[in-house]
Amino acid sequence: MLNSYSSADKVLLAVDCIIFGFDHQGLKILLIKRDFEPERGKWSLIGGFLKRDEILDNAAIRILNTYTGLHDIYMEQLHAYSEIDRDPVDRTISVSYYALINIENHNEELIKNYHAEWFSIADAPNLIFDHNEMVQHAIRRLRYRTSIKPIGFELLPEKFTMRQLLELYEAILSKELDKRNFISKINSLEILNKLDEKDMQSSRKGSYLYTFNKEKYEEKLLNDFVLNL
Amino acid sequence: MLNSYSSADKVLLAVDCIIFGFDHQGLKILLIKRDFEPERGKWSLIGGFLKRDEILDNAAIRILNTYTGLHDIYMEQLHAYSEIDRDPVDRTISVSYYALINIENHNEELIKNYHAEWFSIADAPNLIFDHNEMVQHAIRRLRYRTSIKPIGFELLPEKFTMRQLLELYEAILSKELDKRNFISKINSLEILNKLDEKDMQSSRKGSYLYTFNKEKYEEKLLNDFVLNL
DNA sequence: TTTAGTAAGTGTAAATTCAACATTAATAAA
DNA sequence: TTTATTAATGTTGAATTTACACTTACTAAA
Repeated sequence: MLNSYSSADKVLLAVDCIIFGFDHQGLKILLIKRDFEPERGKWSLIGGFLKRDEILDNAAIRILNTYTGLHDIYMEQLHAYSEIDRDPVDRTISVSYYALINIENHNEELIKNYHAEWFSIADAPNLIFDHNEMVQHAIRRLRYRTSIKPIGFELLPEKFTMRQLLELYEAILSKELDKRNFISKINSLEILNKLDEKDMQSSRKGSYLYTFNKEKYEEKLLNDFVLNL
Repeated sequence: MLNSYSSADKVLLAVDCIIFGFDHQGLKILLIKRDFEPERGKWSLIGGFLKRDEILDNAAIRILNTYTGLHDIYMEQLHAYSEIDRDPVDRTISVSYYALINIENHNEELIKNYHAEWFSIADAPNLIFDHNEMVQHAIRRLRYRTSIKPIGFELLPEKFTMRQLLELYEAILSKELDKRNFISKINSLEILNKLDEKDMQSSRKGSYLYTFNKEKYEEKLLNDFVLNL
């Protein structure tokens, strides 16, 4: 019968998180070296099981917090993966989430305890189960989202330079962008605050620092603007 | 422990399908009046439970087939819904899929047996559980997809007029489109075959019929073209 | 057979957006 | 004070998008 509630078909639900970070070397993801079975010693996404009294979004948040100590992070559900033998131990369906975090903010301590490490997208190791596929999927989605609305600010420190922002977008989209065109597009969105302060690390001249203006951004979002980079 | 496989937290996984169709009256969805508990007598999406030996995509296909008799239909996974009490009988996570079908092709018999009916998007009844939310979500996604690549052909009969195509897009995007601009954009994609045949229903003059050229379309898709309507 | 009516079919010009490109400005270090 | 280094800035041509209205082809009715 199509609509019977049968406990015979109950399954485990896992949540796996693709955690993106960004630094001078480009776009990175956070992976752990598993010190538990199955696949002990291999690399995987961070993940865990959904609890009976928990919704998926919260499970994702809990897992992210467990491994990084972070709160209030932008996460988005991606996809449910359900191949029969994707997990060799028990039938497990996994729902993936991706998160964008400022790589400077995570808790070093926790990362170390869990044998977690940041890897550049380009040279990440092979992952267990279908986690490679999840990562590819997440990268596609991130590119996509980025071309529609400017998420990605989550990946930068609070104050950032135009160059940092440009490099972030170049890393996400994995293509070069014209500096002048990029800056004028970003400026035309009017979602940044230009500070009086300069960052003197990068040059003699120094470059102005900006912050992200969340109110203006939220306002714009309602009108569904498109960022054509 | 974060990573233990505990059967205590196993849950039921449901699949719910948002089935879109299109006719002269606009965009429609297929709903059933439940003759089973819970919520007997109320309207809902068609759905069912994932079986232990089945992947989600196949469950969605199976469910669609059960209610419509159709095969080989474009379906896309949408989202996993996991509110604790979304289903009052047992903890159930539902993964939604949406499908586009040609409203003429479905099996009348089956539809009748299952008390299924087509409803215009605008005046669909209130649905059980979180199904209203699922529908809204699916409409957003459909609009979105449509603006990127021309799905939507699935919703038309094999031979169709430019006017029908235009009206389909207007229904999906729920805005008026300029006839001449629309036609020239569609033509520039070169994915239609213009037939010698005319449809004489709509006017004295008659309007040319077209078919969708699947090969050319697949070819184009590789280049990720954008349809800017 | 002529006429009237209806939707189909078609093109152009203005406005906007996009893409390409190079020079000057500010500063710290030598 | 000179030098070296990166930041900051604007313009022009090309491409795309939008707005817009008349003629054509045909059928049905007179």
